[in-house]
Amino acid sequence: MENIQLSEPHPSLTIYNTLTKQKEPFRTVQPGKVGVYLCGPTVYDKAHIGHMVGPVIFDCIKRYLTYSGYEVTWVVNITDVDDKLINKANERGISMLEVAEENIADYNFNLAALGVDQIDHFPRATDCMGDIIALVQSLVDEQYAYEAEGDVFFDVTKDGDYGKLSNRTVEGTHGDGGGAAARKRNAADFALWKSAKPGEPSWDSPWGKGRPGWHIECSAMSKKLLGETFDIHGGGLDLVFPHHENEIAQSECCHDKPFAVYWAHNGLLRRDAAAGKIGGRAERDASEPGASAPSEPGVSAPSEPGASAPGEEAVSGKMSRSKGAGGLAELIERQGGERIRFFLLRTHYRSTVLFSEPAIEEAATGLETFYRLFKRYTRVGGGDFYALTAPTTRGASSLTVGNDPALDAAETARTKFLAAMDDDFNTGGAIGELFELAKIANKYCDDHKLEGGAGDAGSVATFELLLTTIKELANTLGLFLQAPAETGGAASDELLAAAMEVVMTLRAEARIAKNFATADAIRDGLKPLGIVIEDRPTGAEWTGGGPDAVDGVMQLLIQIRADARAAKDFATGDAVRDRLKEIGVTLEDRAGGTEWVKA
RNA sequence: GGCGCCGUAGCCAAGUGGCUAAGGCAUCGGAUUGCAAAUCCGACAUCCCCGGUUCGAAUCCGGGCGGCGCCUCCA
Repeated sequence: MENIQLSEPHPSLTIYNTLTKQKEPFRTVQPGKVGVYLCGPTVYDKAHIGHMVGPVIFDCIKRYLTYSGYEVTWVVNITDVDDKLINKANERGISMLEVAEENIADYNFNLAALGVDQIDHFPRATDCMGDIIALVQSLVDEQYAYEAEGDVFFDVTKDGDYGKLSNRTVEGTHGDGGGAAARKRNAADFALWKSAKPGEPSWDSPWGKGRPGWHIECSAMSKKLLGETFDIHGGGLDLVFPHHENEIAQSECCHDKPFAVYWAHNGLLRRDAAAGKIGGRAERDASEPGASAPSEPGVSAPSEPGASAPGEEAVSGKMSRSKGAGGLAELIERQGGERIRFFLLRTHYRSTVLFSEPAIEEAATGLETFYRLFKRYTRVGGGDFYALTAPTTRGASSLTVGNDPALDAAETARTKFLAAMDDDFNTGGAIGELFELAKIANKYCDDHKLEGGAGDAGSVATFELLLTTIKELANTLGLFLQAPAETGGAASDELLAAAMEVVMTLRAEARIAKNFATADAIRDGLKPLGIVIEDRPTGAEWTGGGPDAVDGVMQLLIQIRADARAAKDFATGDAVRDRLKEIGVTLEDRAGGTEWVKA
């Protein structure tokens, strides 16, 4: 096989290569340019969260490489021809294309919500038939593949390197050959082209009507968009064999050149320690009868907290089959994309991640630290964190070392952040440094009493520099690019109702106490928000109020509390705060006023 | 059976030969606050077990135990 001359290594960046099973200095096929190919989804169903791991980490990889001065082209393929798509189309009485379109739309929505916007090309198998057929033909011509009754198979015995990625031998792959076994020369041979059964979608080819095998599309698309040898090929760890092994076999036999230089595989998501990967066999087979009768009501019965509820377990397997495959859009609706992205990036991309919604919420608690700091920045200087201009390329630090201990500390954290990212994109370690920077900024703000307009211009500028550094680094992770979307309409309606209940209770109490000034102030205060109060013999009722009214109601409550506190009526003031807490809203008193936060 | 990965505090998680083992969540002290919230300061780890290599090991090697993946569609 022809040897490829790679560029000089990057001075500090290393990347783990599944092919060599070690971290390697980063070199490129073409100086300054990087071609990245990530195996995307087979769009026969809605995406689940496991489908987002690769896109999120590769989105970071592209951002970080770009930041490091490379020109990156990133391709994610869409498999829109496949048995499962055909089956789904038949079940639902619609075309394969319609199934694909629906799920591609879902996939794109999910990517956008998680901030994955760096993908340059989104090739679909059905748009690349000419390239696929040409590649298969070339393999047949070179005797690496053979035709059998309209099918075309790759002959693994013709590839001396077969198995090098997944570290196996042709003998070691003891598959049964699948349904097409009879036509294969060797059980490990795999289909490049599948003949069409009656009624199936098909394309004309030199071997008759048919469609491509799964693996060949990636070889064809990567060649078309990135060339015969490109830099980084990614995908889930579960794709190493047979998918990526077969891609290598096809492409390297066809071109007599290395296919991809680095193979980067992300770890898989699991529901809990004892479960398989999300969307994995255990979940798919959950409808099998006699699936599981967990835990004998036995002697030792350790009674672990989570180990109980076997009945629920048995049901949840089934649920995940019908609901679990989809549900990502709903999860995003509940949690918000940035929290999910943050959750995924806390762990190194090659690790297994135990996914659960409480785990996302725990991670999100940490995210709030940053959001609060950004609000604090606004209070200090009136600026918007998201509008700050931060460096987009990796250069000398803008932190002027030596002027202030805070800047020195920030410079140290920045250096550690970059070192972590240089070390095989260690986003978890990098995020730790982001927290360090947040602490430095908060402390600086405390020490220099910047809130309440007491800070001198120089201190405010230093504070801003600290925030700019957070933005510079976080943006390479695709975090804090824009303010997180507000909670959805339904959620804000609920919040409005809950807040109004607090208001109405307060007002009723004021009226009982003959404190009509307060009661009337509440009613007058609500009017501009479009909320009308009517006192009836059975009690007061309220109507109106749109999504924008929530903040107004909160402001009113904050005002009521402020008035009560000014009048030393701490009972009322505390009652407001405590009742809001019951509906998940916390009040935060600061130099510049009180703010409300929905948990 | 074959090929791999993993086991760090109550939980999550960096670190993979050498300063006090990052960081987050939770908890407990302190500063601050009318009381809170937020913020800051502080507390909180015999690095799964046993052996070996080494001046020195969470980190390397060997052996256990436990968990997971792939070998069949999969991110």
